[in-house]
Amino acid sequence: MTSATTRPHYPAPMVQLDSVGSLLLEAASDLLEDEGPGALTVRRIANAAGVSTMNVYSRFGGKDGVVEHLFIEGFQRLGQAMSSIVPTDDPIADLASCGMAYRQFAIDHPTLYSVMFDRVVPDFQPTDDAKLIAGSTLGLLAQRLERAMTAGALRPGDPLHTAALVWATCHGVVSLEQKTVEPMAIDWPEVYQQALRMIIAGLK
Amino acid sequence: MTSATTRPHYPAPMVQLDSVGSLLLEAASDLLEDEGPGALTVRRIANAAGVSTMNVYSRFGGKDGVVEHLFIEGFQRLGQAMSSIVPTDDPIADLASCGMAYRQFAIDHPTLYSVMFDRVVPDFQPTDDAKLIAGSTLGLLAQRLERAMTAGALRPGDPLHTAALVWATCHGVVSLEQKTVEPMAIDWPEVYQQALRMIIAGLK
DNA sequence: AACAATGTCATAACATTGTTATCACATCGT
DNA sequence: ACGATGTGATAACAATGTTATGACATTGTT
Repeated sequence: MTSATTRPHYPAPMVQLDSVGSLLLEAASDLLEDEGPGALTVRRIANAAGVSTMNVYSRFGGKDGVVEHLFIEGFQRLGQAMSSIVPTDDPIADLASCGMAYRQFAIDHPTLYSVMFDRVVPDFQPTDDAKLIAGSTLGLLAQRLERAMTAGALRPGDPLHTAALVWATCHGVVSLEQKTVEPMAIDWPEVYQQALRMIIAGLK
Repeated sequence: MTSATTRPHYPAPMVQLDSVGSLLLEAASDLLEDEGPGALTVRRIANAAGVSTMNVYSRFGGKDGVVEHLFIEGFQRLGQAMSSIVPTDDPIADLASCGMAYRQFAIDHPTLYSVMFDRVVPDFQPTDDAKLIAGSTLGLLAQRLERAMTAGALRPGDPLHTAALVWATCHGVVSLEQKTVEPMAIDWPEVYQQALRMIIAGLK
């Protein structure tokens, strides 16, 4: 019909975001942060954004589409947090700084972290695209490790494999810390630093 | 008909389990294992057990009560799996065996593991009692570490703190492995063994 | 310029969830 | 033997994700 003479009418499936889409995402992000994953309902998201529920479906294909955007946004922000550690002449110290930034991200955004790493939204499974973005964040860490290896600060090895090892260690402590309750008198910051130290020492 | 002249009417609030309670738990466990957490609905659990939905509320106080029982059962089974590693004269090897048993448990019961460590059921929060049981499982690991310390195989230190460190390491790798997708070509068994080795080496 | 066609969105309907209320009926105490 | 108690199956209720409906604006044609 040779339409699209003036406005595209949001033909983008869900990749490009218009203002309503941004509003919805922002509302969802606020709800998630303020009240937890249980508050992430289609109606509440739409109400908070001041639009009708249909917009969630026309723009994101449903609730899972919104969650996937939050999922991706989380990994992008995590990647930014790690990229903000500017390399110094001490790759080992840089690695430790990265580790601390990782934990700080989890502490600052616990509900977002749970969307990224726990299965906190029923039946939500990130698409392959989203997983690729998550994987690219792992790649950032791998690059940093590779630099440390070539600089001689770390024993040579497969960077991706090593990155998975470091990531898993950080994630394990953070994850348990977020789920553990009060009666457990465990100094999690100390556990985290110790874990980080041991893994890095083991890679030297 | 004067049916059910023999049945005892299940007056137990929710601590002691009668046959209907066990049926419900078994049905819930099967549903969880076969179809994942999304299949854990009150109606499906009751139908699978062949009783009405009200039994879930009279015996467990609601869906969360059933989930809590699964949560506790999971930690008890995990504790049994670790206790089944009989100590030898090599505490380090015993620790490694415990670590392998941990991963095997997570692989054999992935959905149960996600109930224990992911927030996979919306709004479910384990009670303090349940958290104590989970903590006692951590205590089992701490005891083993303490023995290794007194035997001189590990450097002395706070056993609970060290147990948290080891647990977090194992959990981190297992957790990431369960969530990562195919395109990521990572040899998780190898990552797991390496993480285990490094942590134990760091504790010597 | 007027009118049909298309597409977008707000409203409402639908199926399913957890939970609570209703009510028949079996069991127990007197 | 008979009322009181309490248990449990059925049905009702609020809230969820999703889909259908219908009004309305925009567009393309005559």
